[in-house]
Amino acid sequence: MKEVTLKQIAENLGISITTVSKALKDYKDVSKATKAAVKAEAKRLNFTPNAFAVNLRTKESKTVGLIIPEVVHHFFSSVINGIIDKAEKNGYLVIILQSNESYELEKKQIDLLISKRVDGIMISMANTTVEVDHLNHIRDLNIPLVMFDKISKLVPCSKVVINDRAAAYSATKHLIDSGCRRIAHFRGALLPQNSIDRFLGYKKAIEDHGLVFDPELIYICENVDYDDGRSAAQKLIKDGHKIDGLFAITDMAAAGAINVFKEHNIAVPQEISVMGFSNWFLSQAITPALSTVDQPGYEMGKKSFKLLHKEMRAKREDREFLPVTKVLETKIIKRESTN
Amino acid sequence: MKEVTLKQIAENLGISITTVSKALKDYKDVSKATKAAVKAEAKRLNFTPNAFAVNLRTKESKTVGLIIPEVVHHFFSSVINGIIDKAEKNGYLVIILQSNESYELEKKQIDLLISKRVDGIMISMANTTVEVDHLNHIRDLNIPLVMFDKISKLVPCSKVVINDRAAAYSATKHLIDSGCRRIAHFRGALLPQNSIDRFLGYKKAIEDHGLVFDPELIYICENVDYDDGRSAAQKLIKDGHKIDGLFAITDMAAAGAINVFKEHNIAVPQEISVMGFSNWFLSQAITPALSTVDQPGYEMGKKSFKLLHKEMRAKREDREFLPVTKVLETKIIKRESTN
DNA sequence: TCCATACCCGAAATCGTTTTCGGTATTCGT
DNA sequence: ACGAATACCGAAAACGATTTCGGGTATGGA
Repeated sequence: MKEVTLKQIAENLGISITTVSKALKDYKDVSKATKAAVKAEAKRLNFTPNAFAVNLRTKESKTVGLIIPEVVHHFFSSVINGIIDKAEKNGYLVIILQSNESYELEKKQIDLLISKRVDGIMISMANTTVEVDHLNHIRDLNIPLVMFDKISKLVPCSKVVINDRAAAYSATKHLIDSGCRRIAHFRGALLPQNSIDRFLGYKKAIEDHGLVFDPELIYICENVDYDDGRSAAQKLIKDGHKIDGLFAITDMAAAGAINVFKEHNIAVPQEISVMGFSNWFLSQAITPALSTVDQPGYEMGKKSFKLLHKEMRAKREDREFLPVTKVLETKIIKRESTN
Repeated sequence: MKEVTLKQIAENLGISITTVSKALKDYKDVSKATKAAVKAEAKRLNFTPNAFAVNLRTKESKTVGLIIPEVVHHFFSSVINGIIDKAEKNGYLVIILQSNESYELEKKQIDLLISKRVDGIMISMANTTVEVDHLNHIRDLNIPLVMFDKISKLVPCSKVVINDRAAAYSATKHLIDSGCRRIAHFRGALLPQNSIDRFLGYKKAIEDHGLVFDPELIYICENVDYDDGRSAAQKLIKDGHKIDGLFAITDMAAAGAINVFKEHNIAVPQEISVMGFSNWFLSQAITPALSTVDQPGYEMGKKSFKLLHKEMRAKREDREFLPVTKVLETKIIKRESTN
């Protein structure tokens, strides 16, 4: 059960290690005959080059790192999917790490990836991350870096995002266009940029269309999940606000709200129209099916790796690379929860 | 922007590479003074050992591979979560690859992981995989292997599963206990073992409780998703079968069926009770909330890595390791779709 | 004074591959 | 038949860390 190495093959064939190596890589200074013999023997012994040795020499690991807040999340798992697909096609492996929305862990994970000498890193920031020194450190080490979804303007690197503000604007506009005049918003926590942006998009749409922005109609869903949606909706009803539209920051929160409305015999969309955000598969399964904003996770993953790949290639060939920011299109998916 | 190596530190301090290496690893034949100096310098220069060089010597990569059919799947992403958490705590990194339910790809991915010299492999088989030579090959190379969820009895390795048959039995029994007498089953494709097992569990429960098994009440949901659930339910209604219970192979299929029932003004659970399987977050968000079987993905992930870790340790210490099979508990979650 | 015993340190081999650089042997042109 | 071009091969030096095996110095005891 010995490892099979170049040396092994060389001895079997009575030639040098050098020649074996070159034969396998189709160097032109090896005769056809030797090449054939080497390749045959390599196949026979089931030779696979020792990746460590190769990496040690070439300084390339053909491995990239990915850090996301959490894996169990429809959006992020779509992103992962896109990244893995694209990476694999280009001969790269993906190491996935979670930050669990923790700044400290995020730092640790980055160090881990660096110590593993990954060829590049893709990251979506944790909500609690405010400092970005650890990210700039990646750049300092000249390691290609791409940020997606949750990014920071303070890090000069390639980015792939959606325009949260514009998307939220469209979503709100869709509610207004369908006749809503008093629209509540369930927003996320105060810090995360996308939470802020979606709120701002909502606000701007309200103001642009001659409606009044009422801070009382803004409720915070800390974890943007189903239960948060329920609580917010209950509070909204208890507060006695009469609304005819709701824009929730996620589909889960929207689903929670809809269920509370049902419990109070409030018809959706007849009395209240509801918009979600993300287009998780959940949104088509609930009743009424949820109108929402499609957030292209798979595309984002693909695009992120593409940019990273470009940068890694540039680095290898010692070319200059200028970071680019790619804004992906979102689109309104109209289902039954809006008119 | 030079890489900082042991050599670098050695030169700066005017000592040998050997001593630096030993100082960093707290060998006892290095004086306290030198150790301190070395560590200080290492920290100052931000030294991280070159993983490739280390691996090349030690033959350990501290990396494990994970192959699953698809990432975008609530169950599998839970498993991933469990694995990553546990792996990280033990200093291991996880490389995730998808088989996309394809046998060919699965083989390719395994070769990839082997060539990367991962310390161990965890896998949930693709539906289309029938041959298991590629899996036994892993064993032949003496690489620790753990199979979970979708396993093969033909591979002698550790396994983590749930008892699909028993779980399906309980689910069906739950329907029977709540008064159902004519229960349909939406099953998965014919090949996958879990599809077979759940069907058998359903059948046995029917027969054990004095009901008659009617093959006409079995419908196949090839992709076990929402749309499949809808189609099957539509066909069921068109076929004119009068049923009072339905056990669907997944929550998604159950959700699809429920929506079709709603469209036909069939009350759930008053006229038809519905059981799903898996307890995805979807199941609490639909109306009526779905009764289902909780499938402990996170636990399965944790347990899988645990077993792998045990086997890797045994290998390192050259101890014997006997494969074990761990069957995880499932439990019935009663919500509103059953009485 | 001499030897034994700690106590520190370093030279060198090793892991498996890549790549440079030079050395034969063969072929070709004239 | 002779010099030059061509084809083919291999020795050896990397890459960066780990580890074995000794060797040197100081200290202690006799």
